[in-house]
Amino acid sequence: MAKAARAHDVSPEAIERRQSALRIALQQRGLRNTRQREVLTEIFFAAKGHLSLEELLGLAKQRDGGIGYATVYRTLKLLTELGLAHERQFSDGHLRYEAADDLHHDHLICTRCGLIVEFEEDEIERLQEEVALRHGFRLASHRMELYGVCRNCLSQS
Amino acid sequence: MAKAARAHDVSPEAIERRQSALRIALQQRGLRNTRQREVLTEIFFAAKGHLSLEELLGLAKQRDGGIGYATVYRTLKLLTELGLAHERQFSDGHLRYEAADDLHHDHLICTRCGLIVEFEEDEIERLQEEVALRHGFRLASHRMELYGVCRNCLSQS
DNA sequence: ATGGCTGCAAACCGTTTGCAACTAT
DNA sequence: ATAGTTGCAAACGGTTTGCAGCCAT
Repeated sequence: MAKAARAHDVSPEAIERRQSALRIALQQRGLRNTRQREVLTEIFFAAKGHLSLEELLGLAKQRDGGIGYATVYRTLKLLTELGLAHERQFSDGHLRYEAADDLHHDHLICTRCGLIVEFEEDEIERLQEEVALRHGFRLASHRMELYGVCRNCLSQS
Repeated sequence: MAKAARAHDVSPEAIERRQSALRIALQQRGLRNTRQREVLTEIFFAAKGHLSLEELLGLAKQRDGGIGYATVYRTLKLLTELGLAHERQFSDGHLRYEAADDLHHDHLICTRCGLIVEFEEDEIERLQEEVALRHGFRLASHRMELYGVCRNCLSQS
């Protein structure tokens, strides 16, 4: 399976801002910040989400050999509970997470190379609301994923 | 977790038509039709998909005690390979299948009672194509699920 | 010092697979 | 008779959990 691709880097300030939000949230609840959580969140926030837990573990181990996978799972669950991350499950069946403030977009996924592109389409969101209303639903969230072949892979065939 | 609800029944003729397509496909490949496959496909096609494999197994066992869960998994994989069913994975993480000719719709899902409503919105499909094109993708498929609270559950709170 | 956190390994749970017996062709 | 299919139970693989020791507060 190909790696998730990042469209562009996240600024160090943005990473620090998020880590700082985490530290505050931890403190408020009497929870503790640890070396492992710092390492993991720095990688996680820098990657703009979309990493599988396995990929995240791999990167973390490179930087800090003694990090177990249980910690990765627990840390991401924690971030989710604190509202700083959201769980996603694409059709490969593996859990993926993304930073909470990255939320307002959907995904275009290349089935050949694994490239993940984010997009936003207000008109679609509006229509989704309309559909929900028509069926009497109060909408809470949605997921939309478009699967296809990206420009790059197309040109190679 | 609540059961998937069916909007309305599938006609006996439609079920028979699909089962017959299966028999033909099996024959063409030198595969065999069995009591278990007849039972499972009748339930499956009648349910308009959306059943989890566990639910399907439960119903099948009611009608034919000696049906093992391996057979349910294998039968649905088989239907998928023959193009008669499609795998879906909603955010509860469990595999679900639906009949192949039920394909042209997306799902509205009540997070309180589990109701699943199908809908089609051509305008959204058109916009999806447009988004894909804009990013250089050739679209193969998509999934869209809207999560919220249905009319019924809303009125109970 | 307290009690949250970690790594390890074992447990979990949905899904898949090996195998001997069975059965549709 | 042949070879596909079944049920069982064991294997698998990703995720979760129990626990003893560690470490942030």
